[in-house]
Amino acid sequence: MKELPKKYKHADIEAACIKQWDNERIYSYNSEKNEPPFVIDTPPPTVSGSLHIGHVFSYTQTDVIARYQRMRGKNVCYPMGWDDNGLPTERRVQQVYGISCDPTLSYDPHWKPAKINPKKHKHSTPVSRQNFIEACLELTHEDEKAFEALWKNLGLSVDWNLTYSTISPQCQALSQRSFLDLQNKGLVYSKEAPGMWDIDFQTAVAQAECEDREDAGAYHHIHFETTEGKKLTIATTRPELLPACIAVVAHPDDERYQPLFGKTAVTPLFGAEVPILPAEHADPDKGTGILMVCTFGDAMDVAWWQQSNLALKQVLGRNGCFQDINFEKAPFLSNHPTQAQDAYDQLKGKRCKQAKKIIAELLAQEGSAVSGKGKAMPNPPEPITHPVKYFEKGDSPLEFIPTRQWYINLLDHKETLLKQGDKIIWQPSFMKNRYSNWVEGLNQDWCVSRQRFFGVPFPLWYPLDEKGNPRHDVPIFAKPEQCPIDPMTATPEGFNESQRNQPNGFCAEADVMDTWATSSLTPQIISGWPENDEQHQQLFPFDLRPQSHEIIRTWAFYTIAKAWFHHNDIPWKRIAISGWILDPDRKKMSKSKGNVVTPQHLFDDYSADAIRYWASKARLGVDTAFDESMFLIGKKILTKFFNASKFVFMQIQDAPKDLNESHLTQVLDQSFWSLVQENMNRYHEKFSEFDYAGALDEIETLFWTFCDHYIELVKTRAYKATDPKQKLSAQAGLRLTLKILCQGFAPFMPFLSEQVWGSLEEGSVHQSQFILSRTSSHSTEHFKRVVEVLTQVRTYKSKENLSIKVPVTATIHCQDAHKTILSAVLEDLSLAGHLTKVSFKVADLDHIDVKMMPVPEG
RNA sequence: GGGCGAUUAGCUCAGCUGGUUAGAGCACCUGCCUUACAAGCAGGGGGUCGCAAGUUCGAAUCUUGCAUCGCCCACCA
Repeated sequence: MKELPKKYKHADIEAACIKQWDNERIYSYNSEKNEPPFVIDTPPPTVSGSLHIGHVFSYTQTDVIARYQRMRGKNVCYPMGWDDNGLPTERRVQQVYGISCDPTLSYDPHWKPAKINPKKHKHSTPVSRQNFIEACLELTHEDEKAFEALWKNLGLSVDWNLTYSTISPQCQALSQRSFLDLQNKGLVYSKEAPGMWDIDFQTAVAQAECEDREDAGAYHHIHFETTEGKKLTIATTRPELLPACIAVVAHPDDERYQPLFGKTAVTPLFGAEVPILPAEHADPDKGTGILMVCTFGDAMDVAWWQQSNLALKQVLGRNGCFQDINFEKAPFLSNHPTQAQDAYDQLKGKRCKQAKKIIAELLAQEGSAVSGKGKAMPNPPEPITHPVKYFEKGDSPLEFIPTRQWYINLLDHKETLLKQGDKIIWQPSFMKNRYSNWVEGLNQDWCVSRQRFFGVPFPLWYPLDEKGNPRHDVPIFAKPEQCPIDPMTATPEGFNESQRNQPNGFCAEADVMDTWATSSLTPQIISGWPENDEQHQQLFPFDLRPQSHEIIRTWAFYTIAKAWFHHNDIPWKRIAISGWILDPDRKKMSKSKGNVVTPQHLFDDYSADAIRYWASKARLGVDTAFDESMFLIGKKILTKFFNASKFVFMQIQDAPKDLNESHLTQVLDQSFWSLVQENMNRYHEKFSEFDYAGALDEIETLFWTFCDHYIELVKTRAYKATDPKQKLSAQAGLRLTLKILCQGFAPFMPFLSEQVWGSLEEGSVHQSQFILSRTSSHSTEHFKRVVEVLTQVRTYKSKENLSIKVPVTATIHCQDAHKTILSAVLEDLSLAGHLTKVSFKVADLDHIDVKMMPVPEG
């Protein structure tokens, strides 16, 4: 056992604890143990930069639960993962090293990534795919070391032997085997179709990764004419897509346009003849009620095109620029190819924003109308703001561009996935609505392919026909036992490497999987599926998934979907949704807003325990504004706990070490001990509902009662009493309660609790077990009555401006029953110097009334 | 447009399976160097629980409507 230091210095305590916990492997999970497991599906933080106070907040809440469960005798399996595959990492690597990936380059084994100054370094250096991946690995490795150090400083009770990284060979193998399993079950398919496409990253994105942003736009009112010369005016926000117009539609019930249905309209500038058709989705009240359908202006265009059998007029390239088109060679694009080419050449190579401006100018020119008389757009565009779809990590609006992608079938399983959500306990329960809402609103299957580099490759190839074109209809899948496999370097069975990219040979699928395709398997990464089926059966479904609410539609949803597809089971029994940290202006903290608070200086100034105290005060799902004064409160309580502990040690230093409940012979000590039990029972009740904040309230209340009242009442007896029984009883009360407080505080303030515990007992408090449902035959009444009198004595002294130590005489008016209780214990008050010469008067009162006066001098 | 949450003391938040004078911390005021702690301790002031109806013997708590703030989803010509 170690003595407490003279002063509370959190840095010393933390350093010592981190070392001790590491050395003694206090938090290791042992699959051989018989205790019931408690398995946590820890969120793997995205490794792209640094952690901020919001991470500290939510991870603390999980750790508090983990520590509690461990002290309840559970075999806690608490891993840590790093989500290092995917776009955020690529983007950061591009910025930090000033490079970009050019897959056509060959590997340079001598190249080493070097950090650059982004202000001086304007152009990025292209490197090969393998060099790029190596740069990603190097940077993420560096970040992960920093993350681990921070988590250890925070005191997360993670088993660091259970660390994974989503780009590791093991995770890649799992991710690929998951894909092959889904393929085997008929749940995946590839399809060439218009899908959401980010023109900057040049990759497909999934529905879950899109967000709407309010953007400035403008209605352009453009005159079309029918082949019979009748005019009609359409309204559009995307005039640049005029060359891609395939039809004009209006609502079938719209009487204004009913006569036009079946007729043919001619587009201005491009002279394309397009049908005028009825369409349910046209809103008569919006714009002019009649609109052009393009390939593709929005999701509605896509849906309508798919059922229309009309030709595709793809004008936008994958880079978001108007691609080269020869109107002579594509007669369906225009009936007046020369005129169309003239107009189109001005758009060629431009992005939508510029093209929009150019086409608006062209349409506003005299003679731009179809008939050649007047302007096709006589009025200037009418500015509006409207929601536009973006990739959540992107900077340009998404386009719908036809590409071949791999999909996982979700739409056929919506009902089942909804039901799976019902089987999970959501905390707080209203968060389940977010999930149900999302599942009900799903309108696309999960697009899992990404045209990127730092990710898990698809384990497949395509045979090439005699012309060297890939046969996408008959992909060659790798065998599960071959995973992890990179089809860019591995050769499919039945071929040899010389046939790569040759006619009648094969080619690799170059895409990588969506990062969520791997992240959605975090439970399986830990459980060891599919290799370690025994462990998987033991751990699955997990006990707890902690996460934040903005990724319910991605991480939670995909994890639930995969667990259903692979195991017909839920991934975890409970999901705990943490709130957000808001800045003092109540705005969400995020890197893009630049209002992020990094935690290290807070650790130095206030201690890890103080930060944890602050995080533990917030209930699940409740957003919390960042307020530095809260850390000060934590620090104050820690100092108080340290001082109180030191004082208790002074009081009990001459007592035997084996003090136990049988030494509690005095009525006040017995009564207080009962109060401790009542408090702890509530503490455990709260924790059993994962209400750690409520549990903290309980232990804190107990702590303050202990300091303000119990210690005050027994300290004199503990060191002055002549009767050894009386003295031992006080000492036992102090020691036993301090132990309970150490345990009760341990999940929240693990460092100081460990330090204090180390002065009382052998071993770590974090491996100690709570003793539940202690029952006490003693009433708490005695203690409560004494506190009542004590408070009145203090009030009296305060009002009379008397020092606390001035003794007073008191006459106590109370019921006879209370008199019996009080007289048995008032000695404590007298001993503590609060009262002398107590006399009683029996009165018919429902409370205790104390009349006091100072002891006359002399 | 659909859904969810919040609204309680100057501030941050508990309380909400209906039940005595609505709680805590911070801030504020008064006093106290008391043999753990002055970064401390004791005491005190401060709230018609967002608004309006309803159910009830009784509503911060349940129902309905409204307002304000925030979030999720949908719409996207």
